[in-house]
Amino acid sequence: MPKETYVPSLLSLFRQHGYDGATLAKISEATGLGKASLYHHFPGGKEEMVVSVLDYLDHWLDQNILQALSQPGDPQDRLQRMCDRLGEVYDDGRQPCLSAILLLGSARNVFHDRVQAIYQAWIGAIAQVLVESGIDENTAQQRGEDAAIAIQGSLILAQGLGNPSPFQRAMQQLPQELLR
Amino acid sequence: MPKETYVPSLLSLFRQHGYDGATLAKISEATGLGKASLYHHFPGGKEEMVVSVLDYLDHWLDQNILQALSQPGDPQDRLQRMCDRLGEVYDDGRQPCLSAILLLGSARNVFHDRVQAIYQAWIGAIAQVLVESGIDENTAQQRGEDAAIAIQGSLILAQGLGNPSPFQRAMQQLPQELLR
DNA sequence: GACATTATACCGAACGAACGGTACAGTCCG
DNA sequence: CGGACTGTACCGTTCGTTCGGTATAATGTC
Repeated sequence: MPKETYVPSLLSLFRQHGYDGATLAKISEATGLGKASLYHHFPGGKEEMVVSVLDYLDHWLDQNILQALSQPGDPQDRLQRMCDRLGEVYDDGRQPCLSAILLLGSARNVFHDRVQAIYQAWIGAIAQVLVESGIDENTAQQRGEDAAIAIQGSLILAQGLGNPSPFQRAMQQLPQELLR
Repeated sequence: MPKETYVPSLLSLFRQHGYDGATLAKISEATGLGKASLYHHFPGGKEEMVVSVLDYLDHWLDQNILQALSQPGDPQDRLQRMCDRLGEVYDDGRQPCLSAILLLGSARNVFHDRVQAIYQAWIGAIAQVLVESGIDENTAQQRGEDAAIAIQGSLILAQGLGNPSPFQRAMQQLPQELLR
């Protein structure tokens, strides 16, 4: 099987255990592949596995978030679609965000540039929607950051409280908050 | 020297490298203590070290945040004092939050209860201020959660963008946002 | 069609290094 | 003296990684 087959398993594993916590033993178990086979698909080892996951995430972001935001129509609807998609990936707040995990773990230095690029693209796309609905450039950029803050913060809090409702509430409020 | 002496070094180390990433070798180097000495002060090993740090954080939260919030005076001033204190611990957004790190790493299960208690106490204290300024109980609780979301989210984003300004802006806006 | 070659996918076993942790013989100091 | 503390050497385990090799299927060659 091609290596892309195993990326979803890897994503789920890194989300659950973090970079250091996702040992080759666990990865082997989760993918059903022996350690040696993992090195056939990912010669660069763990690091390449994460890179593959980030590639996958880039693609997902492009196909879901950025696309939902950039298509024509009512700005609030477009933002709402983004929130719907986010609810899916984060399982309504029960699953943590990989980019935050990579940022806070010991792997920070290794993947920081990739994660930064993801955040920038995301915030930029949100800001673009707001600009199109008449908000000035600077405010739009700040609101884009506010959106990222609300999403990441509510995910953290949902994890911390062991209760997904902060995320759900944040997603519910976000579209109108941004266009306020 | 008493073991409390080394807690600040431990805090800084766990913030930098996470739980898994903070190896005994690094801990030994950071504290200037040999392994034997570390195990003399912390017989429970790494786990006890984190517990000590969490005790320290509990105390800090009590002496700084909770105290600043509970003392009499103008609600907005009290919230402003909290934000000032937060700016100090997080070095104006340049340092990550340990509780978030413990939540997202592989140590989640081990320390989740302690972290949960911290968040609950914190949010409760903020809500209390809002209640005292005439906001109804439910809204106050939600706003308390919003505060936690803004803090945690802006810290993540500051890390992700490699730029502390989202945190600084969030801290600047927070007091009036909560009393809006 | 028959045969050699190559590419892809996979695995068992083992590697050295580093891990968290311990045993013990001191050394310091009241 | 006696207890707090520490340096050194070491334990078993697990880490990420690599080696040597097999099975299968596709591809090329005559």
